[in-house]
Amino acid sequence: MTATNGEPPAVRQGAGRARVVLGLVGDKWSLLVVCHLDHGPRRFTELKRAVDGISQRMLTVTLRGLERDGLLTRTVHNVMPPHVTYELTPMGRTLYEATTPLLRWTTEHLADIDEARAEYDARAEYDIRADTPAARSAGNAPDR
Amino acid sequence: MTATNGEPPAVRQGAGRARVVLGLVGDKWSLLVVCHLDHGPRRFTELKRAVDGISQRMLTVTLRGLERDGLLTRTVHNVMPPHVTYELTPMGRTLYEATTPLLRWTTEHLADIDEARAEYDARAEYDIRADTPAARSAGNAPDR
DNA sequence: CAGCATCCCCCCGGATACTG
DNA sequence: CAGTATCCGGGGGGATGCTG
Repeated sequence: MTATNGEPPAVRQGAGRARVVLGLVGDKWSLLVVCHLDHGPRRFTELKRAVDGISQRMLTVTLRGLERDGLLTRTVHNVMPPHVTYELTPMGRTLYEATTPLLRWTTEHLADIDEARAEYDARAEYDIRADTPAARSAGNAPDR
Repeated sequence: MTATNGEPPAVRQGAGRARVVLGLVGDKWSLLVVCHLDHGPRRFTELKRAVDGISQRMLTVTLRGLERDGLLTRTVHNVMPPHVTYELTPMGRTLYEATTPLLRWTTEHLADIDEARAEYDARAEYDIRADTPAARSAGNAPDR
């Protein structure tokens, strides 16, 4: 049904997986929470402060989602004062490990990205001012 | 101002990187587009059909963002009919490579996640029906 | 302390129509 | 073919107030 006529199967596989990844940790907070849990179990308010910027509501929602996916466990301790700890499951830990190449990539290329953005923005600014239609349509194709 | 009092530096580093990652590919489409570009340059409508479900608008927006970040190049060919090709930059390709562990992880654990969700949902269903407050507060701590 | 319920705003993103 | 411009609805997510 999906008109993926000429695409090799590997492409669709990658795309499908990407969809799932985003469904898992593509939201605004899940990955952050997982990061903070990698260093051991944490309590609710610990996470609340650590993730910094997250609201109670979103922390709860995020934790529930991750728990539902089997990525972390929620443990209620019946003491006074009562507290709850969250801890990555083995699967959750493997997820974190799978993300580390991406995290490493980010730190390594952060400067490049900033530079690229600055260049792009500067170029866009120039194009607007000079209003050079030639610059957009003419042979700006790279020679390789 | 950010009350990250007790956290070891490594935690904040991970969290900071995670933020950037999400800013880059955390949106709904970027990663999908990058996946489809890994197999060589593609034209606009090729991507439009391949990514399947993406609207013209979002494809344009996504491509612009990726171009701005220096992850792909946009090349206008002045022929009839005119067409434009998009291709990953070297940096874009390294990004894709950095994501592959995550993509692999997904395929490997997809079944586990589905299972965990089904279990969680079943448990939730049961809790609602039986309305067992004890089940939520009592010692349901895992024994490991 | 941990978390649910409610209200509400914003903006992501889809649909449609128009251009070079 | 490859966009841009405009409208607009749904839901992500923040703020606040209340429970066990």
